Amino acid sequence: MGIAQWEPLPRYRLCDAAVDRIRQMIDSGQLKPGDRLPPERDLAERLGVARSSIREALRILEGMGLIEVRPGAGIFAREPSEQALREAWANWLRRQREQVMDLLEAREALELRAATRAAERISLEELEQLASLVAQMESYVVSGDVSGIVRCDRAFHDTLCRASRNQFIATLSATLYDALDEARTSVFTVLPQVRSALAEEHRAILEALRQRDIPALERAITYHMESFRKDIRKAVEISQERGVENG
Amino acid sequence: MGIAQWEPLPRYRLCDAAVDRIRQMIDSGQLKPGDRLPPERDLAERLGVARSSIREALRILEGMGLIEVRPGAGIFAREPSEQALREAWANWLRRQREQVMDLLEAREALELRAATRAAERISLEELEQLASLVAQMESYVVSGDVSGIVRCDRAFHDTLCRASRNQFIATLSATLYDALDEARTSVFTVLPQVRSALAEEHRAILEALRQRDIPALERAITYHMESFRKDIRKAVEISQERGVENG
DNA sequence: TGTTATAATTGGTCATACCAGCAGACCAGC
DNA sequence: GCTGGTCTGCTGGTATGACCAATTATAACA
Repeated sequence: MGIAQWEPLPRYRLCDAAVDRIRQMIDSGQLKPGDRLPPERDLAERLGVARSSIREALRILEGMGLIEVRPGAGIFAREPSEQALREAWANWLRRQREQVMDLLEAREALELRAATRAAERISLEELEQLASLVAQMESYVVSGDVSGIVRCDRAFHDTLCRASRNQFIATLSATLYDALDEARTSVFTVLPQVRSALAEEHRAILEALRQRDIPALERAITYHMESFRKDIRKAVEISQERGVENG
Repeated sequence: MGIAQWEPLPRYRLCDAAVDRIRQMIDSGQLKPGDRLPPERDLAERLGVARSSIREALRILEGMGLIEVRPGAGIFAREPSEQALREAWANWLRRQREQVMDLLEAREALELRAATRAAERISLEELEQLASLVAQMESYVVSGDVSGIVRCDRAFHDTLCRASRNQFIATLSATLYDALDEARTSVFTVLPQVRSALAEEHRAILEALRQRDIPALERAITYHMESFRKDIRKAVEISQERGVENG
């Protein structure tokens, strides 16, 4: 019987209680995605609290991604989405910037797995989609449209991960992709020559997927990630040199 | 130029603006963990908004795990923690229970990577620690202390992931481990015979780590995860049968 | 010096009021 | 028949001021 018994008593705020109640209704299926909740004033009256408490509860639920508030229209239960998850990750990563390499390693592990799964399960439509994304990226490389290249890159990885039919890995990978945004932008800006290499690497991944050649696929993904790693290091060096020159 | 231009215009609320401002102060280091923020009334006056708006902002920041509110004492910037991250995962998982297998696959990919990295970098102390955890688990298996087994299991995986020297993978794995808590409990409860198997699998992983034998390590981890998968399926079947009997 | 009573501070809650934007109904004009 | 304008009630967003309860700081006391 120990220590934990003397922790401070839980101090419920009304808004937390309201959060619990509403969350419970969502969990139990009484409120399905898209359903409209009663107006704030009604909620306040029904739960017997002031409107301000309800509003604070709504902010919390909003942060959890459980509801969507549309001014003038009402409050709606939300389609389960990865939004909140990504935000939480982004918050966590915000303070771990120096660990880009660690992050990349995690992403490599996940994407490797996603790719091998995708090789077993990918549909012809998805293969075509990937092919068109590669072609599109190649044209962007020619025209020098960086933002287009980035869009294609992201779409390629998204499609690939979704093809794994593992939504967790897809969500997680997408989150990590977001987290690497800054590094990616820096690489593309500082090292223009990587753009064409990127397209080639995507094409290699695509070909391996087409052949269902898993060893080749693993090589292609590993190479892709490794070259990104190298590029990041290079980009960091270069911007440091420039920093020295300018400072 | 396209489509994205016609998304709905952003609609700022004052509380969101306040969140941004305060978050910015935390990000930039002006507010360090443990620092006390001005009282709500001061914040309201300084930012030129009503106290109610500030309070809504505080609920959001609280949900993000960036601050801690102590009634009567004040508002404090919080030590960065994975708390919010885990909550976000828990929320996400709440509606995706059927995807336990997907989750397990993601964890397998990560832990595989963590283990191979750990094989290169693990210290003797950590190896000893793992050994003692395995021994401890074996004794718990004998005495039938389920909660002890679970503790050892968790500590084993934690130590292993930390030994990878990739904090990111370690955090991620720990989060996924938490997410599988329910399934794990169910397995241990419904299938008591898996307990000794678990200890053996851990010992196999430990031995492979000791020998720095990466192929054997990969086999051991894969086997460990695979047997957990099977056990979950079995546990689900059994509890469904019981459900049929009782219903 | 150490303890206790008291005051000030601070978050939690409530009530009320007003504004701005949405939704739907209704109507005129092409 | 469709478009666009207008009106109206509802809904969320914001502000204000008040009070409570718990914490903290302060002063008074033994």
